[in-house]
Amino acid sequence: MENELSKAERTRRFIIERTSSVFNKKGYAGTSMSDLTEATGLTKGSIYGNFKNKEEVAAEVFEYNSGKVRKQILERIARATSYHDKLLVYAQVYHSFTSGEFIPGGCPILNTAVDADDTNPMLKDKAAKAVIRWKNGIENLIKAGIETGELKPDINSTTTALSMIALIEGGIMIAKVTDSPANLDVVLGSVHQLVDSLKL
Amino acid sequence: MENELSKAERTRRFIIERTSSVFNKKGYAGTSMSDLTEATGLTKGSIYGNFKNKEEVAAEVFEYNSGKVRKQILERIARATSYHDKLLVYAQVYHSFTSGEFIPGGCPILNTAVDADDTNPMLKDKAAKAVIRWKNGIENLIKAGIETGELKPDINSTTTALSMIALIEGGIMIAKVTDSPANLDVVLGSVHQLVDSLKL
DNA sequence: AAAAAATAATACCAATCGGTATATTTTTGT
DNA sequence: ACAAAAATATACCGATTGGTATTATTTTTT
Repeated sequence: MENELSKAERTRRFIIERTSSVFNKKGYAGTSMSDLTEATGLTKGSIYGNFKNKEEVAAEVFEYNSGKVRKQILERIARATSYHDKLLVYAQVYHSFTSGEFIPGGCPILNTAVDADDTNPMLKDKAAKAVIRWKNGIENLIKAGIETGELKPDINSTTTALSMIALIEGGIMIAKVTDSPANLDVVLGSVHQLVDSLKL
Repeated sequence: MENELSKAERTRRFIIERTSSVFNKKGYAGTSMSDLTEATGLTKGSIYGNFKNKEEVAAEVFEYNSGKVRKQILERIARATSYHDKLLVYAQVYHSFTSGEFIPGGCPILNTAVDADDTNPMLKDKAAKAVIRWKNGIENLIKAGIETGELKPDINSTTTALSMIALIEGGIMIAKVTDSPANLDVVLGSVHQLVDSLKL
């Protein structure tokens, strides 16, 4: 076979892609194996031939979904020139979240964190690591911006990072539950304002 | 019987109280009827004698949990003298949320919103109404504070209300998933700062 | 205290749950 | 092209799911 990926690896990715929105919408407990067979058109035997169990699919689906968001953010940050604009990327990327076009079901970090924090330690850990990585990413941008003299030197990077994340995730929750994307825009406006206030 | 409550009504409340933490921790799909019989010590027949189905229990449990938070907040707001202090109540009440002592499983609004927004329209609607009521409450406090001349007249009450809620809910999510109450404190510090900035 | 009414327990239902052993088909290296 | 290996489908497993009809037990009313 001329293909670089083995059949198994291709099916694995196929299963992850096809079930990514199901898990993100219904959560771990709410997603059944028959949901997975329906979404993929494959049989249970085939899925269990490629994954140890439902939990392993959910784990890889989380990595897939959160990775998708992460890549989008990193790309846009790389393109932005100033640190101010790099920090603004977060407000921009999450703007498209309520429509459900980018990631159906909303932010995978929020969904997995709330879904798993009292029930599934493995998924909880993955969500926690994603939050911490996100926090570190923002902190590093702020610190770099301070060093270049672009941002105010007395900024508390941890407070700013956590507040930005909280605003975004809380805003997504509000907008989704009230069916009002405008509510997210309002909150993202606050993120914008917060980032602006960091400028020297 | 000298009791003001009928037996049925007392059992209903008993079931709601005993299962309130289960639903808040495991979510609607993740909570089974056997979870309810275990938590109450009652049999399935008894629970179905008092409730139409699992959904009705979940609905009343949400009202019970969110009502508990709401009462606590309203009480403290009533005791606070200035509008500034009234607005600060939100940051104070949610301070105790990560420990899980007040409401086991965290904020019922956040949990239900994320759990139900793609799966259960009835619970989603209840969560949405709770968010909107909360938003209106903050907006009214701000407007009243502006009228008395205590707060800045040019405040956007909607933006402020939504940002406060987003910060709090996002902060709870972060703190719970990272097992770090300190992370919530940091975000609630931002809420405090936001409220302070409203003062004339 | 007895009768009527309401409540709770028992026993059951079909359907679905996550998961597996085995048979069949498809891919792969030669 | 072919045999070995890998991947998928079929058929099944016991356990559990939400829910109900019926029986037994309490409450409540008279």
